[in-house]
Amino acid sequence: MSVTGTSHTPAVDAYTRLLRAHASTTRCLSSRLLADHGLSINDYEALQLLSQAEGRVLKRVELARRLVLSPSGVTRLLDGLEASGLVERASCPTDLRVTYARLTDSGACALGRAAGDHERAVAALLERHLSDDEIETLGELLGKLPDR
Amino acid sequence: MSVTGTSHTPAVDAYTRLLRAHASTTRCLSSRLLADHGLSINDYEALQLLSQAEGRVLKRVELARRLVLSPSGVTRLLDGLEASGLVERASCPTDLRVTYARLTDSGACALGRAAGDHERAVAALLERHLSDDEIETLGELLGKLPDR
DNA sequence: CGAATACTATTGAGATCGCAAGGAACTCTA
DNA sequence: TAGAGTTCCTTGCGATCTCAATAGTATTCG
Repeated sequence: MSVTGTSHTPAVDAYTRLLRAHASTTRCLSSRLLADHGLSINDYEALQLLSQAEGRVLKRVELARRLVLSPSGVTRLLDGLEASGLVERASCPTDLRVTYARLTDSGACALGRAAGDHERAVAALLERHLSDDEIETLGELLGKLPDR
Repeated sequence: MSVTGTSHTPAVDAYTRLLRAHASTTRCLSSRLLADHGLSINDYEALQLLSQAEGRVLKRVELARRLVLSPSGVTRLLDGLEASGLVERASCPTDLRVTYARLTDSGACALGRAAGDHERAVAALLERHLSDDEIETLGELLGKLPDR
């Protein structure tokens, strides 16, 4: 083992860079989204997933799976969104265990207001460092990693 | 905008996948590292950075920069590592503001014990989903994103 | 020199998350 | 149909992180 310099395997190196890239991009984007629209990254992602779902409704379990969040994480995330009136609960007639999260009109408006700014910020950040082709490739590779 | 299906730009899509990939890989690797060696991911990364530094010493500010962590985050991270005896403080003779974090022998041993398991886990996880070439490419692309 | 500015580090407060535990509801099977 | 096992959701707890404020030290420059 050399005194200085990285003696990493490609996989370890890639993972370390994933950690750094996540931390730096999220710090940058999160602060803007929160300051300008009062939404955390996960708030935004949840609203986004709901807005694309059939009937703007999703089971809480499904939301947890897609956000890679624990059950308690979803409960607390939705607590906040419900308190803000952006999401409402709905019960399932055929299975009393499940609760749905439904995007309200107010939530759809909030998402609409935030989406433009946020998507521009994301694109600007990535495009400052990567070419269009590289962004495409990055997305494909990251998409192959486990979702749950 | 279609009722269903993703209508994302490549950049937004890549960023969303970065969020998911980070969440799922970190959840998996973090629980193992913590259970087997009592270290969080950031604990491990900090020890790793120190072990590769000249004299196994790094300014706290430098550690914050490399870990993409806030100043207070570094203070509390090192609080824990100091309490465990894995890292010790050292003062700077030429600048009384700065404090160094130095890896102790005990810290080097702890890192040595954890490194094999953790690196194998990282490699196994990535290799389950990506080819060697893809891992290489992923590392290169992520490395181009901002470090701070 | 001395005031203004910048840098380093810590602390308190608040937000977020996971794990473990527990209750309620569903499914399977004998 | 009764019990066992599973699934869904919530809550208490602890860990971790950021932001804002604070204090001490360095540096810059008129």
